[in-house]
Amino acid sequence: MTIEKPRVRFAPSPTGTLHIGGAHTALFNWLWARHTGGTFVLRIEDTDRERSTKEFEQSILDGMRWMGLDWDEGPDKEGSYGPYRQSGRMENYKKYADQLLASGLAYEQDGAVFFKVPEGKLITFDDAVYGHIEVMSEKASVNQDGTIKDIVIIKKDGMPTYNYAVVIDDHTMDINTVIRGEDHIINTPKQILIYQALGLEPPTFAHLPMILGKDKKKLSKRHGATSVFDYNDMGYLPDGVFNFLALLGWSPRSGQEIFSREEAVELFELSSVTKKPAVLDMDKLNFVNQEQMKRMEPHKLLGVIRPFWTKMGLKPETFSDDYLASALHTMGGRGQTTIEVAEYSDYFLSFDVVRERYDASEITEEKRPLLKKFYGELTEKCAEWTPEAMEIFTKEWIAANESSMKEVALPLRWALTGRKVSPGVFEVAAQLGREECKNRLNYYNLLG
RNA sequence: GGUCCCAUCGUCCAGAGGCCUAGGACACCGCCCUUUCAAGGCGGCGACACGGGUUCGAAUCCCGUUGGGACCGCCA
Repeated sequence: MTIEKPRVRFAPSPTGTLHIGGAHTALFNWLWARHTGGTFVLRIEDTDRERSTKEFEQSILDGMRWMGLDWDEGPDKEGSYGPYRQSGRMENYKKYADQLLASGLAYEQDGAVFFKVPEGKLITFDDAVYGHIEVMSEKASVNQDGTIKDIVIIKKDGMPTYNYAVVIDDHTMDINTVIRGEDHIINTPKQILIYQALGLEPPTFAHLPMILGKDKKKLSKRHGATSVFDYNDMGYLPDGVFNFLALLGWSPRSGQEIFSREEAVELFELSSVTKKPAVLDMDKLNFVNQEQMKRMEPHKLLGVIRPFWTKMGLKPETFSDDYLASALHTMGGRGQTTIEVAEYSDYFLSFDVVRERYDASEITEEKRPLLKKFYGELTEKCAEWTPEAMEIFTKEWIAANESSMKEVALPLRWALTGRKVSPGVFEVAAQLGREECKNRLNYYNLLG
């Protein structure tokens, strides 16, 4: 038996945007294709004429690109198995339906074509994740009252149904590995019945555990974000979402939890996917997202933070990229989302935001003379405007003037940033530059 | 109701009969560093759902119970 390279597919229906569950499925398909050197096919399942729209299709494609999931064949990238939209593959559905009709395994009724579900056949398959599964054919498709329900394969409007179209498409597109959500495990026997009726070999199935909300129910709009773009707006990086999603239902043998796309591709194994449904934990997403930002080169991070600064009303375009990247570097990993990073670093781009926060009562009048003296000397006499030099200068000064680091550094942070929390105050001062520091201190009458 | 699936800390994962007095991560709590923490370091809390087997030995295998999930559309 020859081992053929996997041809996998992600087959969304354009009746909504790419949500987290879909992104998870797409991600695992992509990971497996890239890990094995196989092919990743994107197929649009637009047989629902009522609800499918071009806009949704576009947003799904955009969502996948945002996640960094590229496909080898798809609606916008024709390969030798096209078309890549089901609406363009009607002859296939007709051809195989005719074959079923001719062999008496299907029949027409009320303008639709039904596949006759046989009785007494044991349907089995070996799921790459869930293992051996078997169901009796008469249980594969039933009515609410438990009686056998023949499967509609061609709807009255002439369009194929899901369970039928997948079979025909997966077969005609040479898909040999079907990776999809666990909610489809129950559909698999029906599909296998159709494969068998047509005398076709079913592909390997690999079902992925569901992603549940905090309430342990299947993810839905109730759980907040739907589209992956909502995650972007909430401050999450593609790398963060990618990394986080990869950890739902899978983990590398090494136990490594923070990894790049390349590392994930290298480490991924379908055989180590878990079966238990996973609850989506935003705390963990926050953590992973933060770790991914920490690993980003500052100029690259700048690219994702910039729009958030702009959205806050700041004007990053008035600063050089080097200054801004350096400011982000100074932040030292503070902030879990791009929104937080943008907010926590606002004082590097504007003194106005500092003035809005500044509360004069924080600096008592008795302390003012001492502070004025110190800040005046620091800004004039500290030879080099670097964190190291400032720290040495300050330590010597407080020793000579019987003051303390706390006494002088806290008000300095307050005047410079309008915040009680920030990176090391001398690093902030160095980043702001000597002149800007003098301006801010002078504004508050803190320069002697 | 029926069918299918699942079952280790609150959450995500390790664990494929002895290495487990069950390991890591997030969260939480505490301590330390320090000019502050939203950064960094250290530590703590915390789970094999239950009951039967099998075995010298079970978190790991089998059965049952319970719990949870998914699906039962001419939606996908």
